[in-house]
Amino acid sequence: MGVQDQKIPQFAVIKQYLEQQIKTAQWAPGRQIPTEQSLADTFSVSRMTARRAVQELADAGLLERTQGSGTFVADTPKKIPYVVLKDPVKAAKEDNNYHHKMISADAIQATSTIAKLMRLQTDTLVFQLTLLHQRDDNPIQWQQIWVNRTFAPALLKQKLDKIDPNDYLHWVCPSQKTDYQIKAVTPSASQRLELSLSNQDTLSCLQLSRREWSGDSIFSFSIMLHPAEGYFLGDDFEDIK
Amino acid sequence: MGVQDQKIPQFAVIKQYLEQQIKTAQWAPGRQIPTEQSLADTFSVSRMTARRAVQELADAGLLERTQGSGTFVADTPKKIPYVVLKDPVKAAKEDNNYHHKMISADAIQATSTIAKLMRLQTDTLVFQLTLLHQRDDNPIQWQQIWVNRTFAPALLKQKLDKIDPNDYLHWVCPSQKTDYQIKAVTPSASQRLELSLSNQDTLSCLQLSRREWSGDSIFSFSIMLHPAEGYFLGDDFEDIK
DNA sequence: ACAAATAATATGTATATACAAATATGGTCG
DNA sequence: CGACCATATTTGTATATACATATTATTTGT
Repeated sequence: MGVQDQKIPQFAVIKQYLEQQIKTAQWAPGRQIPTEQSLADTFSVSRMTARRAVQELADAGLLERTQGSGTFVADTPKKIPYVVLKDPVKAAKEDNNYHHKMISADAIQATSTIAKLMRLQTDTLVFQLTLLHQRDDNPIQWQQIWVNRTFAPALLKQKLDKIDPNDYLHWVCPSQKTDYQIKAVTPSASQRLELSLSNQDTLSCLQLSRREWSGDSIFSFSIMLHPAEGYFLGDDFEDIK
Repeated sequence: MGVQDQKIPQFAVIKQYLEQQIKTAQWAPGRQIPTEQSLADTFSVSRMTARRAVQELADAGLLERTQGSGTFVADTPKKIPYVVLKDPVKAAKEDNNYHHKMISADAIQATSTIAKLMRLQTDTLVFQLTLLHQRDDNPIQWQQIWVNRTFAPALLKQKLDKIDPNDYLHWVCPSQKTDYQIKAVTPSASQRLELSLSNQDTLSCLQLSRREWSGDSIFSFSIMLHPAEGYFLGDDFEDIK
């Protein structure tokens, strides 16, 4: 048999041609590309086959089509910079050297700040848990979490020393949306103590705030503190300095 | 005319039906869905029309198809958490109250750390610029940037007091890829001075490290420091505490 | 009973055709 | 010139058909 045994469909050939014209900038954004019929003629295929090539590239965002007018090279969308969040707690759990220590677990009246963030009435009763996530008995994350009682009424009845409250929470109420905020903070004295940061250590921590949504309601709000030197977010290029 | 004047295409009706079955979990992941012919029969359309509905949902990732076997509900992919990075410098520029101050601009031999991060030989000559981005004369970002000379040989000949070196750089060499790293750091004495942080102020800064790529080469590496209280990343829910 | 050949089933590619709907074009009339 | 109308162009939807190709089920031969 031939060297190239793969049968390349005709629509793929046309697609490849169009893609090449666009990506090498032979065709500038905004430029009209040949019509379906024109492509069909030059490649000796039916209109429907040419159409498929064009349509798939339009679906992929490389082309824009308007009925009656034509097909045009799409403007290259400006890429929005983002970083993927690593979860050091999850990583520790997967490596089977995870422990956590409950520091406190109470039902309290929501402060105005917490109420606003969780979109509740002030003084609503919420659960407030403070815990320390550890890897090999070394602290990796200090967390304070507030939970809307209606979503997990039995939370405080669980064996929170055995099971991570986060895990229990996600079991009774999977989050449909999550939003984050990140800032650098100087940990308080008690936080430094719980994270076992000595005074020689860095006084900076990376603080993640997280809200978890179920539909239009927020069922948990967390503040998570990481000792700075041991934690960073983003792509894993070699560490700095 | 009728209440609902929009003509809904038949493929869209089928698509909607399938989507509903999947999203309401009537059909569990892994389950085989009716064949094209079967759908065509029940909806009284041609196979090609039914096919379009199925195909578009497969393209969207809700279904998985294998020739000869059938079409199956796809596993719901685990969503990866990420945060979008805001650019306070860009925002200030758009508000027309941006200034910057060059602190230094030299050609130096790359240290081993910088060389490794930029994938260059140690001692390669690189440009090293230090500058302060300001909004209404208030510092919003301290930046140190190292630039591969081959991508912008005339960089130091520019009027860097007038034009942001970053802008010049992106003009002569648009970045095709960018990766980031984020951590919390305690700024050095000189950094505190340049950011005009008094000793009462926070000792924590959010540090972004950024590498910009052109093809397989890194043409710039930056360390960007933000005074913590005035800067955060992620979704804009009301600020904390 | 097991392996190989065969058939049935389901998706994948391709065509020719028809008409619908939105847009662009060109010309006529006032 | 500008408003309006008819026409051409181009994409959008839909069908019927044919055959290719991958998988699964069934039958056949030994």
